[in-house]
Amino acid sequence: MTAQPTEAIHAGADRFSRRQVDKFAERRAQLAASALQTLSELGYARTSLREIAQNSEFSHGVLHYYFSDKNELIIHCVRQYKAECVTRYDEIVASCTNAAELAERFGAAMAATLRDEAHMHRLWYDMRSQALFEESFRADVRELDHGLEQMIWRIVSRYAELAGAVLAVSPAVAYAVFDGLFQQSLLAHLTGDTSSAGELQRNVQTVTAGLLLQHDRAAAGRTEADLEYSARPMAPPDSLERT
Amino acid sequence: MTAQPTEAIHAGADRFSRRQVDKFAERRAQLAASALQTLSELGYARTSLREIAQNSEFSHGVLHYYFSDKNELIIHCVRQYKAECVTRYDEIVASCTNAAELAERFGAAMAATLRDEAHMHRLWYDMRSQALFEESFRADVRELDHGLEQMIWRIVSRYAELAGAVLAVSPAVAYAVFDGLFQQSLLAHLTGDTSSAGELQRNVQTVTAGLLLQHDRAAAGRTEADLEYSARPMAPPDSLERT
DNA sequence: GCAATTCCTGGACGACTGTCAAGCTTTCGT
DNA sequence: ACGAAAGCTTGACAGTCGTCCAGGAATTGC
Repeated sequence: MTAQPTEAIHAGADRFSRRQVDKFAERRAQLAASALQTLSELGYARTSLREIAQNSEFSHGVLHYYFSDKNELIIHCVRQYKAECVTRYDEIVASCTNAAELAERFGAAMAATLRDEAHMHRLWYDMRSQALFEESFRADVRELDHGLEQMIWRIVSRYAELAGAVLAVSPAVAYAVFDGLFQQSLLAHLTGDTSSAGELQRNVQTVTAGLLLQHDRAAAGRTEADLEYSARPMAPPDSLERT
Repeated sequence: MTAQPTEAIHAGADRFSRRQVDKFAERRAQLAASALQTLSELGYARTSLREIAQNSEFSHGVLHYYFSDKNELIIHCVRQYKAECVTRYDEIVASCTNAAELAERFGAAMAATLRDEAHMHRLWYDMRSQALFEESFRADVRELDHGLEQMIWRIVSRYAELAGAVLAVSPAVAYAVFDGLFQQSLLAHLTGDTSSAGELQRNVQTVTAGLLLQHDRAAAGRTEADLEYSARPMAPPDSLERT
């Protein structure tokens, strides 16, 4: 019996622990993948460590060998998944040459995500709700949310640039709006509404265009406090590293 | 020992069961209030029936006397709470006389809700996430969502009417947008961001104005498929009855 | 090929869960 | 006031949970 490997390896930076770290991280990723599968199927409240282990090729005891407790496992899982998500739309941003094309491909990509990854995204929303209660989740969830916000901002600011216009909303608002749209569509989609993805695509296009600042915006709701948000260039998708 | 009261009373419409029904429903509401308190504090995943009972003046056994199981209790709770929510903004709609005032009071009311009822609303988002997994929650959650959508639509359609303009989005999109805004602000607020409520108020005002159809909307994103949504009168807040 | 280390299994633990039923107390109709 | 019904408490039940641990299996360094 030795000290907890989790501690042991993180502690010593021995010259020959390099390979061990690799193997260790590899198996962690493997177990996290199994956990993601289970979590996306059952949700946070109904997922047990034994269930996760049964969806892997290991026994339940091993989970405490690679993760200190259940929370660490789950946080690692969501982080692992969202690390892919935040770059999903960057290819579109890079390759589009006019605003209309960008809006259309953006909408199409969100609709495709809704169709293909509904289960994973419901897990994300589940985790974010948990963060509203569980203090220990908040920091990570907010960090991931911020990554998604930046992703959305790369899209809409590029859109404004291509349209030769200025955005009327902040990055936070832009993200909140598309997130709300997606979430509603997700619930409808999982309820069996097959037209949900199509509607999402159309709505994303419409709303994207609506984010641009209009010169003659209805005088009714205008105040001088309204800001214009320049389409400042934003760093590429690197900013989701472990803190 | 008799048959389950739940069944017995619902079944027979006896002439002298009237008072009993009243008392029965009254205690159900009382227990549901205790349950709401606990749920909003701990969240769905961590709330047990014993914990709920401890937050009431009864013992845990009584819960199965008034509710057939845990799910029925929880659904009853959320329904009871949201029944109040869907009328929260109607006074504003009724009393405002110009668009700018309506937008401002709408934003202020949402900010007040964020400050005063953050815990209850995080429960609502928790339940909605559960509905993404638990089939038995979906029907009720979608019904409540629909009630909220109508509430939002009453506001924005009245806003458009007062502004003498036409709305550019469907009821579903309008709701999704404000819901997304609120949810982001809620997470920030619970993290300790004290400026969150103020920002929400400002953002709600801005976005509300942005929902109106602009005549010169940027040509880039426009397709002939875009619709105009008339500010049709909508029924007052009665439509949340038990199905 | 041996010993040491790492990896993994499977069982055991105490705590907690939803559910239920036996029986006590209170309320109510007559 | 008395008996029946309703309302409520208490304890028990069969599971499940996260966690931990003793020890077998596999791998590694030499």
